[in-house]
Amino acid sequence: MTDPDDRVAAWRALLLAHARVLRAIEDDLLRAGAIPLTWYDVLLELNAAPGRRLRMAELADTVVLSRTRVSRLVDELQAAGLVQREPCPDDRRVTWAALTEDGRAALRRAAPIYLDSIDRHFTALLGTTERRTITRALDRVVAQHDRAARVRLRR
Amino acid sequence: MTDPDDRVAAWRALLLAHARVLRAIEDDLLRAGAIPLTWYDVLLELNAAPGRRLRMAELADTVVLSRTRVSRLVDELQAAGLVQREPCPDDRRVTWAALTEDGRAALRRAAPIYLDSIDRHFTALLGTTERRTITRALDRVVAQHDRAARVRLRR
DNA sequence: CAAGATTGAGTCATCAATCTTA
DNA sequence: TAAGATTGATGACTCAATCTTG
Repeated sequence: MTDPDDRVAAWRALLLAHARVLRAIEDDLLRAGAIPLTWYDVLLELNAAPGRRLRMAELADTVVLSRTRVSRLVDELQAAGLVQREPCPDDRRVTWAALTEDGRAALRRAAPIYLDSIDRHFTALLGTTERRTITRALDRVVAQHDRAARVRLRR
Repeated sequence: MTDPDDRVAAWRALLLAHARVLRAIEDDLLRAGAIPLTWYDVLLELNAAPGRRLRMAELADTVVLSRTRVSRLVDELQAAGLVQREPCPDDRRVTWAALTEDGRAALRRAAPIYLDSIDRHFTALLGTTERRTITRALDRVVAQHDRAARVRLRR
């Protein structure tokens, strides 16, 4: 509909692709009876972190959610026994969100479903070069935004 | 953090870029006192449509929102005088959402702000080749999903 | 007073049920 | 009976205010 060379085409494509793929993945997870995507993302980030734990604020930054939302999400995950809150001895203002053994197990169970879904609904639809270009370019976009946000804070 | 060649890197990058850029654009629009992004998207699609009007269901499909949400959005836009509901003579089940003159004016006012914001927060951060690759690849992803959805309906 | 985290209140968005017409 | 659209109930998410510690 729009001129493929115009200034918003790439952004529009990203917006639509995001909506379609996300919807497809969430439907998959629901059908498979797996944990919701937000839970998975939190567990994944915690698992990748040193000591398998992260401050609440750090967690909120890596995941695409507000700190408020992460606070509530960790409430749920803790109630489900997948995450534990732990006090930080160095600075008693911060609380760690730490992955439990049950949390690791839940992550291991969900991972194949999740990876397969991403593969089928997104990665498999891209060529190798396209995939690399997209990863590199969008990672750079994210980095620029994060850098800009840090500068904005400093003032 | 993750291996740049792994299967989820591209999807993860898209997810993060989407969140960062969308946030930045919405902040811009708010600061500029412009209409919200969802309003803009609706007006834009209506403006591009033949006769500057679309069925509610068609509108929901081009925009990344549910039919329910579009129904409520058109309520607001109609109250603001930017869109009008019109009955369809051929099929009295459908209602058209039609752009008003005020709606066109609002769109013309918002467009430069919106375009500039997309440019600064997204397009300008991409190389020409990257931009073309992303547009082409993601458009194809969207097309595949839409095709799959159509096939799913047919059964 | 600033930073980290949580809570209260309100908005955004969707699902299921409903109404109307084909 | 199904398709198009809207409404009611509910969940997802965020902003502003609050609490606690540095």
